Amino acid sequence: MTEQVAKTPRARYRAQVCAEIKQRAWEQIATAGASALSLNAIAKQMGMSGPALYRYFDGRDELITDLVRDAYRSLADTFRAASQGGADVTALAHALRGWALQDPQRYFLIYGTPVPGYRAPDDTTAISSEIMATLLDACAALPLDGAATPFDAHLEDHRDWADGHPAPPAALHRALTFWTRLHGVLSLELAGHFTGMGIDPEQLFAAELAALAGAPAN
Amino acid sequence: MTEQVAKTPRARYRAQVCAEIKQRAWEQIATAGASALSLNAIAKQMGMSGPALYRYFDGRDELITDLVRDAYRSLADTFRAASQGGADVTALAHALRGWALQDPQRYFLIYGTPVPGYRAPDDTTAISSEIMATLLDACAALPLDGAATPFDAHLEDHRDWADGHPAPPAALHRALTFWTRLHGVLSLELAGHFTGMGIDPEQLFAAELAALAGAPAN
DNA sequence: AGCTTTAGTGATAACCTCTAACTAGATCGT
DNA sequence: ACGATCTAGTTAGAGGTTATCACTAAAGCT
Repeated sequence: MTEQVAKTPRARYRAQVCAEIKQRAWEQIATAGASALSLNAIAKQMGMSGPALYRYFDGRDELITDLVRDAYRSLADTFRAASQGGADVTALAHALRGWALQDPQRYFLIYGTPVPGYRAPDDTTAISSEIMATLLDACAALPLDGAATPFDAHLEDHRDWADGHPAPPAALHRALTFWTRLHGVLSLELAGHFTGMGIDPEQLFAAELAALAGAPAN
Repeated sequence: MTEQVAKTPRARYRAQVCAEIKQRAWEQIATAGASALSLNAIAKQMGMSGPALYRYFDGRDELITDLVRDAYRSLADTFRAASQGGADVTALAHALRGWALQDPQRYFLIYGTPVPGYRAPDDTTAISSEIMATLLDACAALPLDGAATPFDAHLEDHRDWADGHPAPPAALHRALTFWTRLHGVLSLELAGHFTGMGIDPEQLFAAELAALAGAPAN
């Protein structure tokens, strides 16, 4: 017999409706941003009226939280797929950029402007450290021969976030700069801050990546 | 006689009310984010009811646009002040970080998640290029002796955004990486992505700044 | 003094989130 | 198979928002 993904037909129906709600939410977010997400509009699109959605999500915040979780999951899966066949820093970088360009608002849902009161659910930090782990693997595989910086010394004492990964401090440093530098270029590109400047964001991204994967003394 | 900042008493009153609206808006943004800005709440706080604010701003978007403009202006002034007495890249960096930490939501108003439909007013690009000009001055003062990268070659052909600044391509490159790298660290710090990791964002910022101001081959 | 301009009002429409009470139908236990 | 239960969906409504309209009252100008 086939593996039952959802035991009862009711649960099956429920899961399907849940998925359709999320799909419409993603479409709405992609075109108008997360702040314009409207439960009412989603319900109307699905042919049911208003408060019916509260059977599936406890409210707008709950739905967005779920989307944030899915976004983290999607990024983690993309990273995992990109690191198949050898953890390579440039493969991860291109996977990251492709994933971000595929749906900019999804990227901003994770790395964009935080709403002051909001706190991400705890399980996202677990996924986030999964992402960091594959990044650390790739950075540990790089040749690291530069002189230790003061920040490397700081990392020696504060490596709890690496979650037991045996990479040397220089690799931790490299992972952090990988994250911050590529995010720097990507977020400005996605926000449109390079449009009208005439430069090609992809080449700037490539230049930063080359600096990251190349000479260690940066 | 003193220079009349506002000719008629009516204009004077209007300017004052306008300023108070903006001030309340900033308070509201600082505590709850720009998406939670409520014209109604501002009006209630000021003792007048609802639609009165439409005498001063054409609507919510118009008000936010004005705040964005003020934010750009404030950053440009901060940069200008920091570059008094010699254009120094580290002085600019510290000025930037101080300005960002002073009001994170103001930073995000400029560099945060963009709302898909919105286009910044044209005069902000003028202020933005003023900011870029002081940054270019500081970067041109750095010793630049690294080998030309492919991206430097690209910049040779796409230097219109430098607005006639005579800096060599390597300096343009440095200015761009100054912008993207520090924004990368800063935005992640302000968004709280380092909290719980145990590392000190200031030291990471300092490390990136050292790389920027130091060895050119990064 | 009288006319014009302007600040602020209340009413209203059209949205939004979210709660409460209720109905109709599917599922489950016996 | 039938009755109890559980659930998806409904309408009604409270309270919030942006924004427009028509109106009043006061200030300024000639």
